[in-house]
Amino acid sequence: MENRERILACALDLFYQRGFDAVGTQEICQRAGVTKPTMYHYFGSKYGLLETLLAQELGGFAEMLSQAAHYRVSVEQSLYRFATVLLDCADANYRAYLLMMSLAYSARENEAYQAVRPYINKIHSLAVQLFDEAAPVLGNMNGRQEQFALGFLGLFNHYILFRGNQKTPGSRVKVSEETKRSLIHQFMHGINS
Amino acid sequence: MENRERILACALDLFYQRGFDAVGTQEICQRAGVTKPTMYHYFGSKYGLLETLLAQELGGFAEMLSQAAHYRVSVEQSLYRFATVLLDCADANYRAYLLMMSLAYSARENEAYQAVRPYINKIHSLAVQLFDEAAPVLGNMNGRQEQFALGFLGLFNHYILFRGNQKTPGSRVKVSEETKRSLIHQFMHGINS
DNA sequence: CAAAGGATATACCGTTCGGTATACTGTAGA
DNA sequence: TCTACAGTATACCGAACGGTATATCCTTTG
Repeated sequence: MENRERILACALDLFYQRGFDAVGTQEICQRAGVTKPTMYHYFGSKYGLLETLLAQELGGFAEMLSQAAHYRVSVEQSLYRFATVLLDCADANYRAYLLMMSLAYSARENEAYQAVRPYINKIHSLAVQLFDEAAPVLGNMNGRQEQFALGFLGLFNHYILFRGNQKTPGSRVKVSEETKRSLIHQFMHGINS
Repeated sequence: MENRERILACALDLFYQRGFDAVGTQEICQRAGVTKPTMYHYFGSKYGLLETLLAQELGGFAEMLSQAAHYRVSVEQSLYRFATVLLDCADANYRAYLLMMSLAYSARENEAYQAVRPYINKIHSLAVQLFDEAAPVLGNMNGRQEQFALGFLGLFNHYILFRGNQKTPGSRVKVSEETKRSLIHQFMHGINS
């Protein structure tokens, strides 16, 4: 029960750094200090390795998010709770989250994209659900829930993604409490303060 | 002067569909009806092919965008002009734009990411510049130009990206005039109508 | 016409790809 | 003690990878 975890850890490292297609199984195994049959014993295929990796790193994520995807008290508080879970998870497992995001934005016919699709769809549908529940309060949305969800996730994901790019590789990327509130305020009330 | 263009066209097709790393030079050449030395004669390397492709497809894009990245008349009109160029270019060359976006979101140490980096940085800095120029009108931004630019581009890019995913492969993806105005309104005034 | 040089093909390079047949461990249960 | 099985390694597979040495075409130019 040690090789298995080491393989997963090395795979996450390498996939995050250089991408799924750009990394070979040999390099993963070499860095993990095992041989290829060991990896294939546990995961069956390179794609299976990716699936297991995503399930392990992101499995609890969707669960936590689904609990936060309900309207409660006010729109602002609801969005704040949802965004908090989103950002906390992204912080807690930064590499896995960015791996997911990069795969989500990759070519649709790439097989690696298929692996993250369920997670992306889940997050998206939860965001839509939240706005659905907020519809009675927000007033005539006229089906703009989709657009709101897209905008909301786009704002935060884009922020997480590009903040990461600006930092030096080693530094821990953490979206501050102040930034979080500022982003939510921007989403809710626009840029005219 | 025909093989060269056909190679570029096939490369765009395949990179868009399956990603840079997942596509081999042999497949590109085969589909273009040429042999590998021909491709290497024109582009020198697989990476050189990508660079040439991006330069051809996105070269004029940054130029057009830079002309629109100035404050004029009002914030709303300025953002509208900027967004119009952004969306028109994304529409006019949908595959190239999504290729750029997917590479932009890919792993930072992937060599393909290096190829799109200048374009991404350019677009981002132009958006920041626009908000910089609007600072006197928008009031105390306190360095929030960065955040606004991120939010603006995040909203639109996310929208372009995920709209594309929902459509059937063949259908032309076009962000309508109405949607464009709605998105800008959302960005400027938030979700409280 | 001759020379030059861009464009293209044949055939091939060494390397790495994802994946596996086989056999050997070490340990747990009968 | 024998059996069974998960785990692991050696050695290997055919295919595809990115890239190239060499030679021939074809057009342009002197």
